[in-house]
Amino acid sequence: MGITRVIGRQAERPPRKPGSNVTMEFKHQATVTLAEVAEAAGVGESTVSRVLRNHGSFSGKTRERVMAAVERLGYVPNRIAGTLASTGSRLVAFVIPSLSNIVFPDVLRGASAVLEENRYQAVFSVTDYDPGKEEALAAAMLAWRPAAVMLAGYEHTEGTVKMLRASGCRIVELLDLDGDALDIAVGFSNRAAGRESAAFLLRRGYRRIGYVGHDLNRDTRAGKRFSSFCETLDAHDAPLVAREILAGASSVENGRLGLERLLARTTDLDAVYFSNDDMALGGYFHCLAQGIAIPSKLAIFGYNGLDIGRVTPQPLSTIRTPRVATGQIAAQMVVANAPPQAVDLGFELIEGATA
Amino acid sequence: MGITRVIGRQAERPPRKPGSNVTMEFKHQATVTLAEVAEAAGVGESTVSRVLRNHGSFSGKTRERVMAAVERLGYVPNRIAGTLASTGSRLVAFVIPSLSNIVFPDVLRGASAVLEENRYQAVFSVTDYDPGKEEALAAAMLAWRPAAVMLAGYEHTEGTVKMLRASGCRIVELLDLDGDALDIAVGFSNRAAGRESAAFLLRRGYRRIGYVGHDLNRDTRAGKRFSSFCETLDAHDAPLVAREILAGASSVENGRLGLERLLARTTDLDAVYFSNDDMALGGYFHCLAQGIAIPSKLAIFGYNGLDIGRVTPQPLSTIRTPRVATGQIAAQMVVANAPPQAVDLGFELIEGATA
DNA sequence: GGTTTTTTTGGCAGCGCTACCAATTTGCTG
DNA sequence: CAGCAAATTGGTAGCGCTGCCAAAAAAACC
Repeated sequence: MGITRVIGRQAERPPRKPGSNVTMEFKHQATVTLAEVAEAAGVGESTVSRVLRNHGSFSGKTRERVMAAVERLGYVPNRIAGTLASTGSRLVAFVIPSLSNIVFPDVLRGASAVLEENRYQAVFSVTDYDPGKEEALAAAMLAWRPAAVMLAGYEHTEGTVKMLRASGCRIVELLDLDGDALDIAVGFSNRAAGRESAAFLLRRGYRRIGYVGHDLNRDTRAGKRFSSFCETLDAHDAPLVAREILAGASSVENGRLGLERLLARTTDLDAVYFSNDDMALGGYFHCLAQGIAIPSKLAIFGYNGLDIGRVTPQPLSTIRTPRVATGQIAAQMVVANAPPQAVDLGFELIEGATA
Repeated sequence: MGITRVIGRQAERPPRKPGSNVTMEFKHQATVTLAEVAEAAGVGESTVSRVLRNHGSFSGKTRERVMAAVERLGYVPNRIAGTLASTGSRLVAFVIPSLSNIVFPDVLRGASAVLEENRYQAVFSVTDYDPGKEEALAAAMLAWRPAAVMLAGYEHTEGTVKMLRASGCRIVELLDLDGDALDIAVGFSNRAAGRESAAFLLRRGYRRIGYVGHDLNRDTRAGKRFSSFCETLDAHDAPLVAREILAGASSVENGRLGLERLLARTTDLDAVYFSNDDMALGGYFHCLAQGIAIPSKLAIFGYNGLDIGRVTPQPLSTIRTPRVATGQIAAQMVVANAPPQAVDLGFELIEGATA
């Protein structure tokens, strides 16, 4: 199983014919400016600007002449200059914890579609779930004077909050509603998700429940789910029996490993709650491999509602979160300059077949 | 299985206390400028600029005074203005086909880490595998005068190529080496991957081989793998027996569905090549669910080497591609302003247990 | 035809910063 | 302490565009 060979690496290609990149020494070769277009079209600069932005008034005749000149010279407007000259940019900054966790690409995907339609531009950076890094990256983002900054959740350093507040740009906190929004928040309640997950398992009659999770200090949303999950169990006199928390990010491998360890220590569990679907799939595979009957011998419950969980031989019992919609709504609110508010998109409990 | 309830959606929260967003009417409230910092520190503007960029010479004393003023006023440099004034920006533009296919988040992840270290900023947009959209989005990105534009593969419209060439910024083509690079290319050969996959299956003794894929016209890299896969089979007198190509993007669900359809039509296959691991996992799950023995009754081979494929009860036989490394190397080359070249990162064949 | 309106236009002052250059200060040497 | 080199510093002209205002042209009206 899994012996590996490195193949397919060929010799490096020779540098390409030099002709095409002699000018590459200089940053922006022969950049055509608006002034040149104006000159070529025989009109004033502001006229060109108006035509290109389709803003203000101008005759059809001049429009054609300007467009012809633009075409002929291959003019590409400089939005750096445009943004500086005008008020407010059309940049939206995303400061996200990770790109490995599919949650964030999903949010970006939803947002990006809306932003592109509205001629906004998305910029992003990745914090690795590190609040200090979030602060540094948020600062770097603000330097681009974005129209909005989108962040994950409510847990930010004091410095981050102060900086964002002072910036005057819109602040959007995503995927969490358990706390006070700085400005706009779009998502759902992780506490509610944890609670509903526990209630579901209890309803199904499971009483000896364990947990397999990843680093909760970093992923505070997973932490919120877990704590309200436990509270709900406690409230029903079926406290959590055992937990296994792995360092590092969530992954299928960690889920498998976590369940293996948990079962090695605790033999009489009847259900396990995982910090998310990646982890849960790992647990599911572990059971398949070990011949542990699901859900009769052990039930499995995840979080996120990934597509893959619907196609496994037994569909995964989980909670589906509106990740793409979160991105879409957030972007729409920024574009529309909506008033400060928290928007709850809710989530769905998928009963599946593993619990 | 899979009954679903919508829960967790609460009433919308009321707008927040107005005090904090009265100033929100104006775009950038009370923006502190470099001139104000200079004033406050009692030095010239250029001195502040030098200190902040740590460029040119200045005494330790002035450094302190400037930094104190920066701190006191909460100054955030305006990179829009900075970029306009200086030559060359520190923006890198990504024009990627998709965020659903984990390949691209992986590339972004690798690149983003390197770019952040070097104080570059990543901006992106998503083409949905549409060359026309790629052209439009590339044009939009060029308006930000990025230091480099990163694209997937070699297939671009004439207009895109012309525009990129004229822009004078670096052009990086990712994840494909089967063609001529415009400037820099980083990735591996998809043709080689298709060839090696076929060779592996033939070596293992499979002769009645089928294919399940997704829309190949859009994902040209998958198309290249498939065509060289078929060529290799032909060269060994074991031509492809059947194929099932699904419209739309690759997904686990489509993989399952594709294999189901393929097997309904063709009963005597001994192996199936999938367009990627997502599809292959779908096929794998189908076999698990249907009790089709793997690999004795049917072998499965994928592409990408996703982590999840290593944790399934039987590790997936596939080819692992260096996606994160592709992003890293690409970013490094841009940062270092490397000469035009094609860098082949190769790939690994993972024998796994499904073929 | 002469006005009054309305529509189109061009000029130009910045947006906030960097790059260049010249002026100033500091440090050394003999 | 003069005399010169080196290290610091400030002034200022743009970067390419937009926003404002006034001028010019076209349209509408009496």
